[in-house]
Amino acid sequence: MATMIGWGMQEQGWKKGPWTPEEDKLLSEYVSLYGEGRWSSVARSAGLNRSGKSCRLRWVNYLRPGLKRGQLTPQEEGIIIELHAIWGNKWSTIARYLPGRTDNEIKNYWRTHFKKKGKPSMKQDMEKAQTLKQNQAPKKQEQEPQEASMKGETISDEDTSDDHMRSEVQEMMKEYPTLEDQCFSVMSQDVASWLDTIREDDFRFSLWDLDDRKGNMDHDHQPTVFSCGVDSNSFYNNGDFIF
DNA sequence: AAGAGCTACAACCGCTGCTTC
DNA sequence: TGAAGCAGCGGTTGTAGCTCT
Repeated sequence: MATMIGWGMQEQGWKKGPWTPEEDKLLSEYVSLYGEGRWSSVARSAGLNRSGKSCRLRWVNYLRPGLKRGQLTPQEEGIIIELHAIWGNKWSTIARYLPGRTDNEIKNYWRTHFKKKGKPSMKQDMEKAQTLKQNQAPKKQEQEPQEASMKGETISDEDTSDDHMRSEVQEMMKEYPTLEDQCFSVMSQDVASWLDTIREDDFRFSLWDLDDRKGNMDHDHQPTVFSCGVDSNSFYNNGDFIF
């Protein structure tokens, strides 16, 4: 029995602690050859003395191709704030809308940037998202002094309480029970500002593409390619994106 | 220059839900 | 149908590096 305490120690024979470049290489080579999944067998077959869980985490958060490194952009921050207002701490769900970013990264970012200042209210979430968007799309500001809720309603100062926002979201959840529906709702209300906010490349590989690029659409919550004809923008038509 | 405090990030843990048998 | 195993998720912790005093 090798139960020990602390990183770098072993429990039940598995190594813990920071990964070495050699381990990374072994894992990358194995996954590139045999693909993801069956993590417990990966650990054995790749000659890694790591748990399947650890292998999966290392791959997903660090080794997987296409991961972005470095600071999140203001656009990404805005998306995180807005989606957090909808889904709360559903980091993996939020991460699906930020290609190249992992749930762990987003979770860490949220903790260090927002949580430390005290749990931000939903109102604050929305306000900050709003501010970010307005800063990045100043031309819209004159036309739309303040976007209201995600339902596009005008709300008074009194109505911008957390309770109001929560009930708004709850209503939206009823009305739009699935991820696709919710996103469609948000995007329908706000698509112009999103398009202003998100760079074309980011956009192209974000909301409509995601994991589907790998043909990996086996998750119920996975966003599908929305055939949404948002009239004012007509950014998607017959399978082609129009910008 | 050195120690304290802070920040960012990597990694682990425990739980939950799904799949397989 | 239920038990076991596995994958995924969210919460938490450890640590290295940076900044401040």
